[in-house]
Amino acid sequence: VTLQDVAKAAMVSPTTASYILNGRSAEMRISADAEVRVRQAAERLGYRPNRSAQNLRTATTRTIGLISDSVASGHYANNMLRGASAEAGERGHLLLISETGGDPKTERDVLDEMLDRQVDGLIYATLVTLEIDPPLLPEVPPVVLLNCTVLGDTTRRSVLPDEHGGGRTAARLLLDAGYGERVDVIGLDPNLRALAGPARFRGIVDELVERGLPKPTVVATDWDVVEARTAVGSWLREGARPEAVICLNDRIAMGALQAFESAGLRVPDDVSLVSFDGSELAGWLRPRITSVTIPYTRLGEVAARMVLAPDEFDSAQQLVAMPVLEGDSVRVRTP
Amino acid sequence: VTLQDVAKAAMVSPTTASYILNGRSAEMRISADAEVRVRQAAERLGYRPNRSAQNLRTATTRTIGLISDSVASGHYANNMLRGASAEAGERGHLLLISETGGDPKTERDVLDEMLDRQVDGLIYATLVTLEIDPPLLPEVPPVVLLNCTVLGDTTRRSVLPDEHGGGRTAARLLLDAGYGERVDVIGLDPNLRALAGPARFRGIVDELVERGLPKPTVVATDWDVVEARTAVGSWLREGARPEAVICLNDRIAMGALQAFESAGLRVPDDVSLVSFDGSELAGWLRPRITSVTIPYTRLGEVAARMVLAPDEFDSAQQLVAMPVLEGDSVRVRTP
DNA sequence: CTGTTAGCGCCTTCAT
DNA sequence: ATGAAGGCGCTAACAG
Repeated sequence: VTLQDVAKAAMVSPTTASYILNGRSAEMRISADAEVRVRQAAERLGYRPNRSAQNLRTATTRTIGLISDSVASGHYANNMLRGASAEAGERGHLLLISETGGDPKTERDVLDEMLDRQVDGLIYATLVTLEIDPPLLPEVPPVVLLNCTVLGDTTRRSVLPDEHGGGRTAARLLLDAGYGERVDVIGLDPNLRALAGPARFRGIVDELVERGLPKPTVVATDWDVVEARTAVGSWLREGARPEAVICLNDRIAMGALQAFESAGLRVPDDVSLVSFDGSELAGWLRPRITSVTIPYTRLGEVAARMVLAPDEFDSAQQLVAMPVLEGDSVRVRTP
Repeated sequence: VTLQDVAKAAMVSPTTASYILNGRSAEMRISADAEVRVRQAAERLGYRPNRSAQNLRTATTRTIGLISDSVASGHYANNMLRGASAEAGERGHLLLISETGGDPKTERDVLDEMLDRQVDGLIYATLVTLEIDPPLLPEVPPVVLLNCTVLGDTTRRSVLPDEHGGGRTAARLLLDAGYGERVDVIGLDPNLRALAGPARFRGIVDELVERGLPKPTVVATDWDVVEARTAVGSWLREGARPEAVICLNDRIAMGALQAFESAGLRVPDDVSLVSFDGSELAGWLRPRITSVTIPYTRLGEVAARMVLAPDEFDSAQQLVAMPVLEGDSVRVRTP
C-alpha cells in the first residue's frame, strides 16, 4: 500500500497526502477536511511509508552508523551502545553498527559500506579510551569520536570521560575521609596505550599537590586481577603498610583486595580503598568498592546527540563527568 | 558519481555497466573489452553504487535488524551482538540494532520501524534465556529468536544455548573427579522467569540419576553475589559440609566462594566447585572457577546465519553446545 | 488550497 | 552483445 493508494482513497493528490502525512499540512494550508480523510485512509489501509523511497528521494536515512574496534565486546562499554541507541531512537534514528576488530582494512570497508548507505552521521568508538591516528574519516556526514581522540586535533568532535576530573574525585574521596599524608596508587602501567590510567593519575596528583600534600607512591601493575594480586602481594611482602589506596580500576581493586586479605589486612578497617570504573564488579566484591564510574551510557548518549544536533554543543570536545559509585571500602579516619 | 557517469566514461550503456559491476557480465556475454573499460572507469571515478537506489529498486537492503530487550546492556550478552554482527558482515550485511527495554509499545514501534526499513531479516533477542509470549512477529522477513523461545511453538526459528546439556557437562565434571555420593546445587530459584536455571538443574539431575546416583540437594538463592553469599553462609552455619557443589552461575560462585572462605573452607581442597556462564569473572576469582560457558558469540553467529541462510539448517530450533572453561576449582578426589 | 510533473539512481525486460 | 525505456515510491518545484 503506497502513498498513491492513500491519496486515491482520500481523493486527493499524492502531494497533498505527502504533506499531511509528514506533518507539514500547516505550511501548505491544507483543508482540515482533506487532512482528516487522508489520515483516516492511511490508518485504514495500514499505510507505512517506504523508507527506501524516502531515502532515495531525500538522500537521508535517519540512520546513524557506529563503527567500533570492539565496543560491543567490552563488558561494560556496551552501555555506550545502549546510550547511543536510546538517544538516536529518541530522535527517530536507528543505529547501524559494525565492529572492525581494530583492523584498518575492515575499518575502511565498513566505513565505505556505511557511507554507501547514506548514514546521517557516524560515531567512531573505541573500547578503551585512547588517542588514535586520524583514520580517513570524512567531514560529511558528521563524525563524532567516542571514547577516543585524535592527537592534537581540537576541531574533531569527540566525547570522552573526564578522567582527570575523576582522578581528582578519587583523591578527594580519600582526603575527605581524613587520609592525606600518604596515598598509594595501584595500577599505573607505563606501557599501556590507554589514556585513562595516566589521566586518572594526573588528576590524583594535581588534587594532592594543590593541597600541599605529598605525591602518591605508585605500585605498577597490569590492569588485570591476577597481575594486581601478585603485584600488591609482593609490595606488601616488601613491607608496605598502606592506609589508603586508589586502584586505577575495579579489576585491580579486586586483585588488591585479595592480596590484602591474604596479608591479613582488612578493608576498610586497616586500609581504605577507592577505585575506578564503577563496574558491577565493584558491587560484587566484599566490601563493596567505592568507585569512580565511567559514564558509558552517558557517553553514548552525548555522542549520538552530538551527531544529530551539533549545534547544541558549544565545544567540539565533550568531557563527561565521572560520578561516584558509593561502596563500603572507605572508612573515615579517627585519629 | 552515478552509474550513468561510469557508463558514459566507459562508452557503454548503463545496462552494460550495471551487469558488469554486479558480476553478471558472464550471463550476458559482454565483451572483455567493455568489461575492462567499465571497471577502470568505475575505479577511476571512485564509483560507489547508491544503496538507497538499489534498495528501492530491489526491495532489499542487505541489512538485518536486531531487536532486543537489552542485549547491549548485559555484561556478556553483548557478545551475541558481536557474533551476529560478524556473521552478518561476512555475508555482506550490516546490523541495525535497537533496544526496547522490554516495553511492548516500543517493541512494536521498533519492529515497524525496522520493517519500514525493509530489513532482510530480523533477530529478536533477549538478554536472559526465556520463554516469551509470541510478540506480533511477521513471517517475512525471516525472524529468528535469539536466546528465547515461544512457548510450544516448534516452527518458529530460534537459537538457544544447550542448557540441559550444559547441566550434564557440569555434573560430569564433578563425577569424573570422583564426586558422586553427594553433589549440591546452589542457586535454583523457583521464582525466576529465566529458563536457564531449571534447564541446567534438570541436566544435572538427569546425569546423576542415569548413573544411579542420588539427586543433588539444593540451596535456593537469587542469582546475585551478595544473596548467594548470604544463602551459602547460613547453609554452612546450619551444618552443611559440602564436598562438591555446582553453582548455577558465576556470580553465585563468587558469593559461594566468599562464604566458603569465611567458613574456613578452601576451594578446591575442601570443596570442589563448578559453575555456569564462563564469564570473565570466573577467571578473576581465586581459584579460577571451572565454568560451563554460555556461547554468546556463537549464539549470535548462528542466529545471523539462520536469518540469512535458513536452508543451511535442518531444524528450526538450534541448540548451541556449552563448552567448558577450565579453572582450578575442581580437585580430583583421592580416596 | 490542491494537482501536475519531474526526477532521485538503479535494475531489468524487451527489442535490436 | 548492447541499448532504450520504464518504474520502484516518494518528494518538491511549479502551476493553477
